[in-house]
Amino acid sequence: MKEELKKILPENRIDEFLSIGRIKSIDALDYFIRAGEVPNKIAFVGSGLFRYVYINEKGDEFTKGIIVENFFLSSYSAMIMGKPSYFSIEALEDSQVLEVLWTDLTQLLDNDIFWVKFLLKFIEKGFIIKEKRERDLLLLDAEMRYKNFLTEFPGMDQRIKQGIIASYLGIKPETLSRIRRKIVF
Amino acid sequence: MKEELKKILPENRIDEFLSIGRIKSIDALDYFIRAGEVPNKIAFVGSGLFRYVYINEKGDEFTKGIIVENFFLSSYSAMIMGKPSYFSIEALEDSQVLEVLWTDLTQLLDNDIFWVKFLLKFIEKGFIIKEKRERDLLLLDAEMRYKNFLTEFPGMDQRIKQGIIASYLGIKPETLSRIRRKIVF
DNA sequence: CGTTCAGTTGACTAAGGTCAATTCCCGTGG
DNA sequence: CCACGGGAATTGACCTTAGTCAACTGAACG
Repeated sequence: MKEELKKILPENRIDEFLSIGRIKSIDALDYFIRAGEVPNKIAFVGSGLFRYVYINEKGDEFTKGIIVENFFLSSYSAMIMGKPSYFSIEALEDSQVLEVLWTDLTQLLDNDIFWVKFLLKFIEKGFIIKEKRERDLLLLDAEMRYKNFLTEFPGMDQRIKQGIIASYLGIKPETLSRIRRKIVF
Repeated sequence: MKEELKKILPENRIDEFLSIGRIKSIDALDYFIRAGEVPNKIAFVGSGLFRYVYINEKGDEFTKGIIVENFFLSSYSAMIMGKPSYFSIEALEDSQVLEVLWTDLTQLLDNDIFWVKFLLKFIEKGFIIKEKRERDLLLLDAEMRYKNFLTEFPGMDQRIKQGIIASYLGIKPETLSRIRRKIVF
């Protein structure tokens, strides 16, 4: 895990971060956070693949985010507001994460401006991703969103089932299938 | 402006914030930020009303956000990345803002954990709003989004033209008109 | 009174959804 | 090595929602 953390932290901060975390394995199809529960932890993904997923009353799934290696997992807004999460976080592959309790992380935040800035950077990144996604959903049609997805997540169309990609694009699997056929020819 | 700032800052921090800002008037239909320019400032809205607006190649407008009194205006992600803004920030009413240059704000951030936490809170709030909006766009149809809008921005359907509300909902004015007729009867 | 611009309405179109029937792919057991 | 079982993907026929375009209404203002 130390190697992966080097990608997001300076050397002299890694042990501090490791000391408040625990390394966990999460099997494919297991959940890190379940919708309806109040989240109290985040995790750094060392290896594997996750998705954020809403399920509405009718049972339809909507994949709202895809998280790959070296990114953080969290239902952040629910966690800081102390409210139940709207979505679940599901492993799409067998994964290794460094899990950190929110109470332990806030301890670091109280004392040290470094960690506040560190957190700020990640929330900014999340904000930027959300902004891009909002723009895509408002401005682009399904076909453009799919092409966008392919360039933004290269290779992921091999790692992720089409039904899940479709739900990420906000369309039905049948529609994605038709779009793919159209693009190929 | 001091009165308004009391809503977001403790007494003993207000003068510090005022000292790096300038009070400005912005007339209705004028811009605070223009799409294509690299933003170098944010503003706190003392009075008035603004919108964030994309315009695509075809000239269609998409209102991506509505900002009311006591909130901040910024094209934040473009500003921190030093890139051109995708969207403009347009006054919908004659407004008063406290404008703050990003370079001046970052000075505060370097020295004082209070201001980093203060900024973090605002980015968190922006993140939460974006997350809600993404959920709405993915999960809800146009009619539900409109009802949602009415409860989320009470009274705003009087202050904002229908065409702009439609573009915020991601639909055409004609469609909004039909939805309204349907809801009334 | 006319002009202007937002909003409404109607007729038609297009994008994407729905449902049901295959087909494809891949792992498992014989 | 082959057969088959099951989930994923594809395809077709039809439906629903929202978009498009054009005509019309209505209020606001000089």
